[in-house]
Amino acid sequence: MAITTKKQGRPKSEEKYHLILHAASCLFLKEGFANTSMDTVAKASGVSKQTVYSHFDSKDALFKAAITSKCRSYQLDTQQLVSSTAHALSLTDCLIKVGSQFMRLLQDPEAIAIFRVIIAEAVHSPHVATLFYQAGPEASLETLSNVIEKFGEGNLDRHMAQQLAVDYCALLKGEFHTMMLCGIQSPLSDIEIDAHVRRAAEKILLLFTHYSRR
Amino acid sequence: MAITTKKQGRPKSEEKYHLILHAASCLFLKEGFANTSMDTVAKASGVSKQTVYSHFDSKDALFKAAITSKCRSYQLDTQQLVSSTAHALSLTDCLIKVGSQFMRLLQDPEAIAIFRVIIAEAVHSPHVATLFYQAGPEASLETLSNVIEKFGEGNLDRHMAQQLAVDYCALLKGEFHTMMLCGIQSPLSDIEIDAHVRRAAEKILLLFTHYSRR
DNA sequence: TAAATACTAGACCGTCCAGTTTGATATATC
DNA sequence: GATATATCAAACTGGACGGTCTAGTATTTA
Repeated sequence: MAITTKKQGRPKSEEKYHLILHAASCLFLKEGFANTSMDTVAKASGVSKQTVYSHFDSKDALFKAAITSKCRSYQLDTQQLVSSTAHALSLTDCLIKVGSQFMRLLQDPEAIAIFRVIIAEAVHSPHVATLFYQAGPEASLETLSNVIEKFGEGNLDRHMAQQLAVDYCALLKGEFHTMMLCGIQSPLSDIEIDAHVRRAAEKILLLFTHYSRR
Repeated sequence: MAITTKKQGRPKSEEKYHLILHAASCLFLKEGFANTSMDTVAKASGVSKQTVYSHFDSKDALFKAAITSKCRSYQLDTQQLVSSTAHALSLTDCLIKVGSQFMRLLQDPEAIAIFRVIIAEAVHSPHVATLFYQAGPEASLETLSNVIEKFGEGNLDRHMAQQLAVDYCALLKGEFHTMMLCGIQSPLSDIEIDAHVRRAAEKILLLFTHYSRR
């Protein structure tokens, strides 16, 4: 049996696979899991229902695949941003830059939608929730804490840097995130974001200097 | 027509009303809106389905009533606690006391369940979400900011006190709340809570002194 | 007692939906 | 060309569920 045993018969269309996945992602995010039917997914992807089932075993499997792919698409942003900006900036400027990006992510309707769906299905699909958290929030925190540690120049241990990263994110979130999830808060303008980020950065700097001297 | 016109015929049983409401609350919180059927509610409250419909017009109406009543039951805690403790305590002790209470609320499985349901249905029932937010988070923040303002003794304006209250809650939440909602974090022990609260209080005090002098 | 309403138990209706089946057509390998 | 698989369209199955209806019983006021 050779290594490259091509399966006999007509191969599954990769294009259709992605069409289905994309349509499913959009629908799950817009309507939630329960309010999205397999018939709708089929129709939205321009494919027969049977084809959907030939690519994905069940509605559950499709949901997992859809959310997983969405998570992957969010992972990149922070990393490339941070590594490309951390060259010649002061800590303040760096915090402000990362903070603005973070706030914009928090306000992004799609990110909010993912959060909603994940939380709604967290009990039913703990694996998906874990996956989402690691690909999203955890990854962002990781890169942010690396930046902070670097600026600490040895006076700030790894643990303390992580703590400050969490604190910074927490201050940025404030009540906004909860309110957004509850559908109470409308997105902030760029000016409001900027003001908010500056205040938060100022506070973190205060903590930073306090905990790094000694 | 007299003011007290007793309606003719057998009156609706208040007891059954509450039985239904209680059963519905439990089911909605445990299973979510979509996974709770009216038949199940009827069975769980030991009442016929028709009786459920005689007390509540629709599943939606029942949901709203159930969540609303749950909200009311959460509103009291913080207020009485704060007003009874704020007498002879230092700001630090006061923050620690309120913070501990707050953390315990954040970890409470039922509170998490309410949050989950609210967020899941936020798009579909914005009114319920608003109601929940006002009765829950907003009310807590209000009392906390009153306490902080009092300790500021004039050197801290109302707005700044509110800001600090939000910041304190944010620091306490950190990543815990999100992780709990995602079902990733198991509740902290009392010792861990205490340590966490002390760290957060320390940071807020730092901010408090910095922003209140001048 | 009579009229009015609540309540029960269960049947019933219409709808929605996950997943299957069927039969025909298309596309790949051998 | 033969075989195997994908795809389509549409019908179908089985079950869940929101909500209504019925017919009989219980409880209240007038």
